[in-house]
Amino acid sequence: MPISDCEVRDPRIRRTRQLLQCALRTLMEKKNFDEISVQDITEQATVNRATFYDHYTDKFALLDAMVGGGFHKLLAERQVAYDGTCPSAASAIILAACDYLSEEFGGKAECKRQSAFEPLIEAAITAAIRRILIGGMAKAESTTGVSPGMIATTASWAIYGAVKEWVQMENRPEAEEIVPVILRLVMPILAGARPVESGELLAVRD
Amino acid sequence: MPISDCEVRDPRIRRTRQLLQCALRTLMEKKNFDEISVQDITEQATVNRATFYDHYTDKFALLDAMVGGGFHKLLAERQVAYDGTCPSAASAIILAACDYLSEEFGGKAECKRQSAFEPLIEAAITAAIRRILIGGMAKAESTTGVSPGMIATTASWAIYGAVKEWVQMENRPEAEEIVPVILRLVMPILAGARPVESGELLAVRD
DNA sequence: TCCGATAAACAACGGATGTCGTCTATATAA
DNA sequence: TTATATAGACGACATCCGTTGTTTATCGGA
Repeated sequence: MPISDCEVRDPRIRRTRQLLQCALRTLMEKKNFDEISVQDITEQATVNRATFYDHYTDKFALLDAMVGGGFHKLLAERQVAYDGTCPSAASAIILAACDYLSEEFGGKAECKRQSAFEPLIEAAITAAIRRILIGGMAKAESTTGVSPGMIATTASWAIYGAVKEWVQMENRPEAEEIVPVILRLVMPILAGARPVESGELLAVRD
Repeated sequence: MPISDCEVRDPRIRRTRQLLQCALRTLMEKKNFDEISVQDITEQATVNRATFYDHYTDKFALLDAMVGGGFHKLLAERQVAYDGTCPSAASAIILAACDYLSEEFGGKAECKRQSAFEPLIEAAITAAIRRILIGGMAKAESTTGVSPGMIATTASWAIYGAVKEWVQMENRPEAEEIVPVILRLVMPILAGARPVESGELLAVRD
């Protein structure tokens, strides 16, 4: 039965999990993820195969544990925060997403068939962004009825989509060049709190 | 070797694929997708297991074939189009996404662990929306340097994220109520072509 | 109507998966 | 230091996977 990762005291557990994660990292430098079996991982880690299942339900769970906190950690390292007044903090978030996504699987040929962990990265990024935005928006008071959750979610997915589009461009520009572009597209969502300007074209279903 | 699905003449092939898809649909009404094995599918379909692999690489490919065009088809049925001037057409897209997503796996307890095909639905929806938006934007001329691809992608992901947020709400309002809210958040992206208003707060990395 | 092409059925394989029970090694608390 | 709890090692198991080769049935054209 997989045990929660938060605050594991027993050094045996941490040792084993570290070995498994390290093994997967090593193997992924050579092989594609879905060419790697649990056997391969446990052999590389010098851990019994059955032991693997004491910690993770399958190799996807292992990958999730490895990659899940990655983006969140990057944000923490850069001390990225969002104060709800939408300044350059949003830029920092977008830039972090660019850096993370491009490093994680924008590299080169190794992005052949990442179908396995693209959803994981996606979930990690959108969730992390959403958390930050929600935290920031709690401070600044909303001026419309749109819920902060809706705004934060919409913005986080918009950012992810934009960054992904950028990563997949061939001959893509530098991250620093694309960040302002994305920012311009996304800012209005965050300002979604702002009342609609009169004269704005808002089509509504009759 | 999986053969393309487009224009299959041989009735034997169509028969088998129809049986497999029908079988999967039937099984998914009772079981979770990742509790269903290829064996289960072929037994339910009264098709030999080896034959399955003549048509699909794995069960994900089968699901993909089933669900892939679903949203696109829905849009076609409703004759949804986007003319680039962002009127109520955008509402129709969002509403379609709401209806599709809520029906597909917003149902009830059956959304336990849809981890398997959520990425598929996601890809199908964002791709379909992106296509429509790009088509519409080709007509209306852009007034900024932001590429139509970037705008369309960002908007499509924003819409998907917003709709997903809505689907996951407990006691969620009617789709008709949420569409204008989402529309308000998303419209500025589509109008991303529009030059920035002076006085607009745009934070840029120094 | 017949004939070549090909899809499906079927059996069988090597390998991976996920689970279980038993035994040993290690950690932590008294 | 000792005792108890628990993680890991190990072997075994039924199951599923993906593939291959052979035989039979069906399709579409001549």
